Amino acid sequence: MENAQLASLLNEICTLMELAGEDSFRSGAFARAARTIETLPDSVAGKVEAGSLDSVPGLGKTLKDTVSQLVQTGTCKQLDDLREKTPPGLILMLRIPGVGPKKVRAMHLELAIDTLAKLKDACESGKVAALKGFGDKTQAKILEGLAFVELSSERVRLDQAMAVAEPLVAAVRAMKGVEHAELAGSLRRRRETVKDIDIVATVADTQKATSILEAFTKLKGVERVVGQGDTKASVVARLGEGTRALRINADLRVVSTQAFPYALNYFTGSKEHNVALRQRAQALGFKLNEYGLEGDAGNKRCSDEPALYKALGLDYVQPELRENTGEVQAAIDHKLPELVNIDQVMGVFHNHTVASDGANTLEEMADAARALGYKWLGIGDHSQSLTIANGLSPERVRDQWREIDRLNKKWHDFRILKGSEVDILADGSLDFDDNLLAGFDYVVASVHTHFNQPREEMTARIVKALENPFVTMLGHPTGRLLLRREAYAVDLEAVLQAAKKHDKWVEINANPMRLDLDWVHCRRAREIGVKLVTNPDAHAADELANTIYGVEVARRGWVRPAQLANTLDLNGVLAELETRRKKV
DNA sequence: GCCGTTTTCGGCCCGACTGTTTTCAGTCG
Repeated sequence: MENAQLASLLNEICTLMELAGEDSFRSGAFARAARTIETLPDSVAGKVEAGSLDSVPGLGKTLKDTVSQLVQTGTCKQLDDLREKTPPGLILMLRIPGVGPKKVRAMHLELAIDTLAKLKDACESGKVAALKGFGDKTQAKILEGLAFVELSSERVRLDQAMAVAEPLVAAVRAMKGVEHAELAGSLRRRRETVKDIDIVATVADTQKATSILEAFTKLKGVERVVGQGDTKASVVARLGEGTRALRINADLRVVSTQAFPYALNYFTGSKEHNVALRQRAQALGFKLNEYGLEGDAGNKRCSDEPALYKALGLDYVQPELRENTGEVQAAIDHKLPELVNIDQVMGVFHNHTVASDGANTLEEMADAARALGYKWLGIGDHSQSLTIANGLSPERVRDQWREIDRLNKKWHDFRILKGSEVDILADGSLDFDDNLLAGFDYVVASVHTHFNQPREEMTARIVKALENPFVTMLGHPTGRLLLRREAYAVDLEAVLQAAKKHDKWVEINANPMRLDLDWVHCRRAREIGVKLVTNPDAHAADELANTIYGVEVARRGWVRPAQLANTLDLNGVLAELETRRKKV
C-alpha cells in the first residue's frame, strides 16, 4: 500500500470520527498521522513489514495497530464500524461551505437528514432553521451551498484526473498490438478541472481492437464497465479507497494507425476548436473528420498532428490553446506565441518551510529545488498575523535571514532568496512594517482573511497593497479553491491594471487546488502587459514539482517565456530584484 | 489519540468571524 493511499484511509477515519461526534483531538491524531505519512519519503508499508513503525512520529500504540492493519488488510475494525454506521450522504454534506461535522451531525440526529436531497427538502420547508444553533441565514447559506456541491461533483481537478489517467495510458500503451496511446480531451488541453478521461490508441490491425478494449475494461483501477463496443470502451475508474475515493469516467477509443492524427485531433477538442478547423477545411475544399482529411482528389495523408495543421494552412496549435479563442486565426496569420515551457523555469518564489506551516526545512527545500534543476529558490513563509499557519514574527524573520545567509555560502551556482508571503490585512495595509519589508529580496502579498468583503472593498484592499513599494507580486489573486470555494468578490481587471501601473507581478499559484490566476485572466494580464510568475506555494519539498501545473496555466494563457518571471536565471533574478529595490 | 513530564494526567498553534445567542458554538485557515 502506498503512503498516499494509507493517508487517505486515515483521513477517512478522521472524517468519520468527527461525524460520529468523537473528540476532535482524538480524530485529529488520525489526520496528523495521515499528513505525516503523506510527506514521508519512505514506505510505511515497508516499515510495517520491518517492524520499524516506531520511527514515525505521531503514531502511538493505537495508531501503530491501525496502520499495521490497514497496510496488511486494506481496512481495520474501527474503519469498518465507522463506515457501517455513517451514511455516505453525510460526507457529501461536509462539502457545503460553512457546514462542518457538528452541523451535519445535528441535522442527522434531529431531522434524520442523510442525503443532499433530504437536506434540500428540509431547508425548503424551513425545518433546518428551526434547529437549535441554526437560523434563517444558515439555512439560506446551506441552500446556496447545495447548488455548488451538486455542480462541482461533476468534475474533478486536473491533478486528480491525471493520477488516474497516467497509469491507464501507460497500461494501454503496454498492451500487445497497440502502437500509440495518448491522452486526449480536456486532459490533454490541461484544463484545470475535467469531467472525464479520453484516451486514443492505435492498432495496425483493427481486428485487434476488440481484445484491447476488453483488456482495458479489466485494468487495475477500473471499477465498472459502462459500455463496450468495437472501437470504444467506457468505464468508471477509481482513485483512492473507501468513501473518500474519487470516481471518474474514462473512455478508450481504438483507431487504425492511419487515422491517428485525425482521431487524436478530433478527440482532443475542444468542440469549438474542432468546428473552427472543419470550417477552415471546408473553405479549402476539404472535409475533416476523425478518420481523415478528404478532398476531391482523395484523402490528404498526414503522418501526425502538425502535418494535419500544415495541410490546413495553419501553424501548429498546441493542445493548450485549442479553445477557439482566436488560435485558429493566429495560426493562419503566423501569430501564435512561442509558449513558455517547464524546462525554462529557473526558480520559484512562493514556498513555505517548517518555520511557518511547511513540512520541510530551508535546506531540504533548497536540495529539492536543486534536484529539479532550479538555480534559485524563493522562500516566502507566512507573516505574523496568520497565527494559524505559525506566521513569522519580525524576530523570527531575522533568524531566518541569518540561516539563509549561512546556507547560501554552500553554493556558487544556487541561491535561496529571502521572501515573505505577507498578509494583506482587511484595510489593505500589510502585516509587516516597511522597515522590515525593505529587508526582503522580494515580497508576495496575499489575502488570507476577510474573504467576505464587498467587491469594491476587496478590490480597493488589494490595489492598496499593490501600491506598497516593497510588494513584488500578488499571491493567489482570487483565493479560489477549485470545486471547493469560490473566488472572493474582486474586480480582477482593476487589480491587473493596478499591477501594470505599479509594475507588480501577478502569481499563477501552481497548487493544483488553486490554479489562481486562471488562464483566462493570464491572457488578459498578457494583453495588458502585466508580468506573471508561477509559484507552487509548496508546503513540502515534493510540492515544488507542482510548478508544472502553473506553467500549463501560463501556456493556456498564451504566455511567452519572457512574460514569466520564473525564466530569469540566477543573475537575471538578482539583477531584477536589485533594480526594483533601488526604485523604492 | 499522542505526548511529555510538573512522570500517568492535562494540553493539544488559536484568533477572527458568523450567526446564533444573551455568552457562545461552529467553522475556517
